[in-house]
Amino acid sequence: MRGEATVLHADLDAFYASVEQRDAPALRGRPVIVGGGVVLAASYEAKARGVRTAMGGRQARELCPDAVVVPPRMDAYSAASKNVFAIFRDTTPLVEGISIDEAFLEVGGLWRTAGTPEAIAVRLRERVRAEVGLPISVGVARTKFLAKVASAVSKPDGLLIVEPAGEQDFLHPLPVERLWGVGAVTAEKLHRLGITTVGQLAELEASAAERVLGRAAGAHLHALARLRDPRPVDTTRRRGSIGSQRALGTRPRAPEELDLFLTQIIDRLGKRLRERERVCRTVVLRLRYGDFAKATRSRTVRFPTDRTAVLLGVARALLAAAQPEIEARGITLIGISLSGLGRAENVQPELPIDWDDGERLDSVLDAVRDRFGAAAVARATQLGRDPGWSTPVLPEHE
DNA sequence: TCTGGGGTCCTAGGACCC
DNA sequence: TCTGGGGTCCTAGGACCC
Repeated sequence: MRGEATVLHADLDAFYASVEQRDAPALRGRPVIVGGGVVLAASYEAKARGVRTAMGGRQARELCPDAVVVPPRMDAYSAASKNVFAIFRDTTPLVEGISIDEAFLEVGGLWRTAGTPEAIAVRLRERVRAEVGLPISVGVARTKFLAKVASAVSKPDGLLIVEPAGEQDFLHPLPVERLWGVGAVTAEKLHRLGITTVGQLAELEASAAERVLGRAAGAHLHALARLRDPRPVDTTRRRGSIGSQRALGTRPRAPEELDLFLTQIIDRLGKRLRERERVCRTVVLRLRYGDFAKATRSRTVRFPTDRTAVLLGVARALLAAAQPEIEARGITLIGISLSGLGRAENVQPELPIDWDDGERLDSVLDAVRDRFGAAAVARATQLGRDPGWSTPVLPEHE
């Protein structure tokens, strides 16, 4: 084993529920459930009674009738998250955010100024408790994966350091479900082979793991089981997609009603794109039918955009195409996800063409190019100034 | 288990190009 | 006329995570 344990995985405990208990002293020490129809978060008092995240609200109340159920306050969680991440970044510049409530921190190289990784982790936990009022668990190890497992094992409100010499003794007895990337389906596949612990997976040949689990997942999980995880803490990661969705219940929905939901969702996403100065190329319509089977329908436009009218035009075209299927099967969820995100600075903010539909824009520009050539398209759209975007727009041989 | 909302990554087939 | 391999992009689906 090479290297030292310099990666921290910091993970807030029962995050939403802890914020509620922090803000309402009457909730402290009591079982708290955040969410209504579905459990978004449960305090440790509620978890002790069997309540789990993503559990149906009714079942949760049966398990824990005296729980206090509170609606989510996303703004409060978002503000708390910002405060905690400020402490992360004050600890080290090398922070990789994973979600609203967890991050990796690389603290190698801080020894002279901040002390050992353990000392840094102890201080980090104290600061989050004192300055934000929340419990946080920290795992420290040589790799991101081991640090993540360590923080999970240490919960609640814990600190666990896995020294390089002790990695195998720590990891191999754990159930395969502890591996990051093993869910219900993968666990079942492994169980059928008689594999229940990480150590048993590590004994397998890599090729056998790939046969059973697929090439990428098999190789990845097998490497993790053998203590190999070369991924460095990556501070440059950016969102690849943004989305919004709405559950609809089971009653029938008229097309006009679906169009209204779609418009609201697109409006929200368009604002988020522009706030973050991003543009997108692919619009994905997410559907869940009456039988709860899921489907996606997507369309990629040639020109990155953040215009609500364009996004809505594309989304409406996708929904219209799916309408017969929806009428036949019913619909219980509608959503949109925008992917192929890029920086808005690479695109001129206002296109001098009046358009309300991404498909129409593409066909207009195709017609312009056929008639007047590629240079005219570049002029007409004011695109093409940035080489990154001009490449797909203007084929070289034209 | 009668079911949220926000994401990531991988697979696989077809179109298209060289 | 038939045949080969490799690469990229798009679409759809699926597993998984918090």
